Amino acid sequence: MNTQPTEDGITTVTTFPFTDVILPVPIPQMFTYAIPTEMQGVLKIGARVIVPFGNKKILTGIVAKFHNNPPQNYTAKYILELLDEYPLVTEGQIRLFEWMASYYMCFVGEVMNVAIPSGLKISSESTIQLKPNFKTEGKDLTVKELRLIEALQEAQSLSYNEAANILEVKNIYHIIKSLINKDIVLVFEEVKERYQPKIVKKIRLTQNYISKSDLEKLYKQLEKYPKQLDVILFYLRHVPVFKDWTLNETGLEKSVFTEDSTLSDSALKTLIKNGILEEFEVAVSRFEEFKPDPKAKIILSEAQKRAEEQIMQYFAQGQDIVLLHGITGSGKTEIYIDLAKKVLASGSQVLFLLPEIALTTQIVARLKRFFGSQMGIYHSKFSDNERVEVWQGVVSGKYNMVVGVRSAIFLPFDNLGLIIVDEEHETSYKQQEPAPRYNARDMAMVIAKHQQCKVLLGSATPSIETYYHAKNGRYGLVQLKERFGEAQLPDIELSDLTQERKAKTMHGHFSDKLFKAIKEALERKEQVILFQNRRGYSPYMTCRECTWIPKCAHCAVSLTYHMASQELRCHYCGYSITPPRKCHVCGSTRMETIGSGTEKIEDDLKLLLPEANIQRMDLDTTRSKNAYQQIINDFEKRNIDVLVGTQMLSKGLDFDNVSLVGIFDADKMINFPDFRATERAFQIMTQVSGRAGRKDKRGKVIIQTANPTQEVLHKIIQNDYEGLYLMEIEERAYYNYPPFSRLIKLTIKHADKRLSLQGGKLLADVLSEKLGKNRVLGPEPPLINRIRNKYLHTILIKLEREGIDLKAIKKFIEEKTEDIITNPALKKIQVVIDVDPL
DNA sequence: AGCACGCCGACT
DNA sequence: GTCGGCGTGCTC
Repeated sequence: MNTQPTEDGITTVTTFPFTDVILPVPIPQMFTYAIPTEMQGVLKIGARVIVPFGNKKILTGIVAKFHNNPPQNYTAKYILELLDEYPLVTEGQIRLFEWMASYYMCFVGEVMNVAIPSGLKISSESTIQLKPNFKTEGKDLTVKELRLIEALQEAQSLSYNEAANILEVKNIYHIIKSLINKDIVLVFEEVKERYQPKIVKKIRLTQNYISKSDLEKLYKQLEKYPKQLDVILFYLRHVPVFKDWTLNETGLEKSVFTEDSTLSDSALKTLIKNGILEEFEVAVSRFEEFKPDPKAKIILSEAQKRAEEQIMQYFAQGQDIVLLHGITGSGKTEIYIDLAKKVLASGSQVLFLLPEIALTTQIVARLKRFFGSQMGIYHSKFSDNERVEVWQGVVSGKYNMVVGVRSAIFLPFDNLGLIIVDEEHETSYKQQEPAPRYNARDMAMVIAKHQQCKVLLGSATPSIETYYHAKNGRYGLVQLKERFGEAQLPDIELSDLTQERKAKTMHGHFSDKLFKAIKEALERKEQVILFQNRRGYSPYMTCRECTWIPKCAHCAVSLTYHMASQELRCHYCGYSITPPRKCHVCGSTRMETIGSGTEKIEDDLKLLLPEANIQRMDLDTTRSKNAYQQIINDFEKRNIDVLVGTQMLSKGLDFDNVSLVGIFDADKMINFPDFRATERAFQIMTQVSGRAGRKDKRGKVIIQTANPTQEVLHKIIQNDYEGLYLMEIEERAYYNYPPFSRLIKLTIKHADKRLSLQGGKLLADVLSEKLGKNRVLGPEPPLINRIRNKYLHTILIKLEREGIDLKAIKKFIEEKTEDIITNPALKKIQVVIDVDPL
């Protein structure tokens, strides 16, 4: 036997007859397959395999376990195909998948589904096609059947879903079945395309023309054909074959020829036809090769050096997690880069996590200068092919370092030395939909434990939980309290809206104080950022006569008015209507918009300052691929005077000419009904304020508020994170919120409001029976109690951090949830489980 | 999640 | 009658 048990007893190479495979389906168990003899000893844990599933489907699975136990109630099917001789998933990752499934209360298949780029998952889909030489004569065909035949004649083949969409029916099976019986269509399994390498067409000289004498002969030969000679000379200029004939091997990209308009395409074609040049194809990386810039140097300030030394000291002492609390502009990134370099030099891998909005070209370009193309980039805007290449690059060792968003934690590292989690407090590290609802920051720490690597959490405004753990010694704590260089913290002032409204000095949504400051900044040729954390023109429309408000047809929210697109749109489900001219209740035409979003701020300011160049940056203006970068470029080039935006502009951006930041609607953020609202308000306002003033100029921030006495505002002004923390932690302790407890949120969804409540009550009852009433809160309708036509109720489970069997409790919750879901009286009720909700 | 099957009301 | 909606069960 050639089995090789590893230290934990799991066997990597085997002659076992059975294997348990993870499949990307939402079903609790793994699936047992029989291993065909030719795969014995070859199949490894973590390898992808193709297996039959269900009636005729095929799916990609991952080999998770080997064993000797023949299934009791069924005969195992055989694995169809082995995709990887060398596993694309590490054994450690499989354990991680299982850990995640259990911790976040979901199925391993769901973890696999989000972890693996879909380019690495092959699956089949039932597809229908017309039978060759099918006959319709003498057959009774329904209208729908005829329509489907017509559609098939046009499209060749259709998936069940496509067919159902075309016919506008929910149930396509009857129709298909009937057509099969009538001998008109056939069903086959179409395997969905997998990863396609990028192919580049290249040109080179054929074997006959690479020696010097051959070339001279060629010149002569082409004397009469100047166009062809041009092409050859062009090639030789780029590829000096006469100096080194081996250069010919790699040739020159065909596009280089075709893009040069002085060259004749037909001459190139003739040369190929005559066997002088040849065309060939190579698979290339989708990522440009990038050499580190030798001039890129990190010069740390004294404060930064001290911070880095402290971090390394913690690590050396066995403290594996350190929080770097550095105020905005203190130069945390330099410390990250320096540490990453050290870790890479020691031969280990580095993972650098950033929230989505911070992973901008600004920071990527900067990192590239230091790390070149040994650094991979993993971003949600990347195509699936690109993701596959990063994945493969990590397996092959091409990438020792990856900068990426949340999902980069799934990359198959096997030798991580350091994980950096920048902007540790960011909520975008938490996945909301679909399951697993994991937090990448927390997962980083779990991965680190598995791989004995270090974690550096960084933030100017750490989450209360993280700071608590750092203060209590669970994590190391390093403070960086001065700004880098001569830069000063901005001067933050409040502008009292109540007072200005009374004095009637407001200019629409702009206080006189803010308006004057904007004008002055523009006169000094400085730039301004205005922050309004709400997109659209105004959050709702209303009738002045009867106060009717247009609401979403599917959700319990008012519709947001978007002026540019002239529609009222739901920000939860996307439903939209054209703004009504008349009130639907009283018929009055006095419809008006209330409140302001980015669009209105932009619009109002354009009226107030017609000569200023104002641009907006939010989800609506950055939807297209390059729009975001375009706006940033324009702003950097100072083609834009005022940038109005949502939190999108609060992170990862450095501008050196912004002297003023204005913040709207601070009160909305502070008073949002959530126990983390104060923390969030502090974080976001501090982050946005950090955009003001760089280098020698001290920036100014003006926060508009109707209530300037609110304590959190003064913490922001004084940049007093510690004060905020003390304020918040006391409240958390009093109400037993995290970090003093663990939360699990259950959301019950049902189209029937009564059943939603009933299911919630039932579930809360059985849960509190065992867990106790003080641990189970709800069910309660959330702030927005209907989304996409489903009524929601939430149950919040509060568990203490110590002295409980968390696993057993989760299992109990899972069981009871399952009971509710399968309860026939509750008719397909849904329950979403969110562990550590944000 | 798909996919298949089978039951049942409401239409030509 | 049978078309199409809907509920239910299974996947190694």
